[in-house]
Amino acid sequence: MEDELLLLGLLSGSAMHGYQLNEIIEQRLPMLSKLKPSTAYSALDRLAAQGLAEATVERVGRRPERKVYGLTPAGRERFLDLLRENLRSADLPAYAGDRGLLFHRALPANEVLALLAERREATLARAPRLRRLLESHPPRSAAALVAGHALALIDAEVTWLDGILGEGLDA
Amino acid sequence: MEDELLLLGLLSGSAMHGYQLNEIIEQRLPMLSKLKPSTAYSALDRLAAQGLAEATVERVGRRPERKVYGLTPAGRERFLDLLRENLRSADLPAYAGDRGLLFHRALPANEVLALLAERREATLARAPRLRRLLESHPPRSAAALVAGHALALIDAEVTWLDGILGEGLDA
DNA sequence: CGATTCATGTAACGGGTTACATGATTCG
DNA sequence: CGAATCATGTAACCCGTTACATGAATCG
Repeated sequence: MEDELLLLGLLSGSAMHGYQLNEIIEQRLPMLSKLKPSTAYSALDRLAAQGLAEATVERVGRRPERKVYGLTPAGRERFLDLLRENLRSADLPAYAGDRGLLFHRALPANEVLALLAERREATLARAPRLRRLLESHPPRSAAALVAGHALALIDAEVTWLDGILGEGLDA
Repeated sequence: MEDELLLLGLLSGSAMHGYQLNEIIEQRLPMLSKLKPSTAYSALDRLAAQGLAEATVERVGRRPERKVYGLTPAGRERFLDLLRENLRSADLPAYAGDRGLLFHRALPANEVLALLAERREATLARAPRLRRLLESHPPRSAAALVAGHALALIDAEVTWLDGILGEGLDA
């Protein structure tokens, strides 16, 4: 499961029901996951089926019933294993953004440059949000680390794009 | 399909049969795709079913029959669309390496640092290959661009890791 | 002759996507 | 009362992975 670490990590912080999880992902972590609500529900089912999480049905006031999922000991172990693996190897060079460059000759050079200029703007546009995030959190907090890391990569991407855009493609 | 651009791009260069495709991916593009042989065969089937590629059965000498896939006009269009999209937006900040950082507090700081040090070594270890690739190809060739791009990101990653490793996590 | 290379597939499973379905409660 | 919010799911489809199956030709 692509988002297993994310789900287990969130549940390891505090038990949650699906709706809550979906709010967090949608509102606070849109850049880290594209998990859709219905996918999240079935993912929680699966975690429960695998014995990594357990649900308790809860009813607060007269609101609809909800299933609060907490990690089992096996879930906590699995979470730590995935976390270690993720910290250990980032698999950065495999990321998909490189693929198109392989075939850029299929388009006229000026179109490629125009597209890369768009990429530059789109990439740069993400920076201010992250910078605000970075400044609004204590220096070594998890949020600050994530934001700082993303900013470092964004900066490298933009710098690289500037190089290409400055020198052209047919040198 | 995750690797659709890659397959269409390779076929747009020259028609190929599955075995050939698999050799190229395995030998020359292992960092850009993890497509497995049997997956490649079914992917080619799918492309053909969608009218993006067409197979001609061929027999050379007494070797086994093989299906040579070439792009149809629709396939060529689809390739260019995907290529444009890929060049236009790299989606870099979504890459999975960030996820673990969110939860680093779940592990003792010294273990996190040890894991990030491993990540640093692993990341750095990819650089020499890419640097050789970069130097053995003409400056603006597709291979050089891909290698240069990957190196820029690797460099940023290592620099960022050095920052964390130098300052520690509990500042 | 036995191992390797050439060449292609099938079957079963896992898991993500989308669209759709359901229904209670609260707010204006 | 109608709309938005809270809350969960199902069904169908697509696609990637793994393990397994097949068989001819060439090489040593």
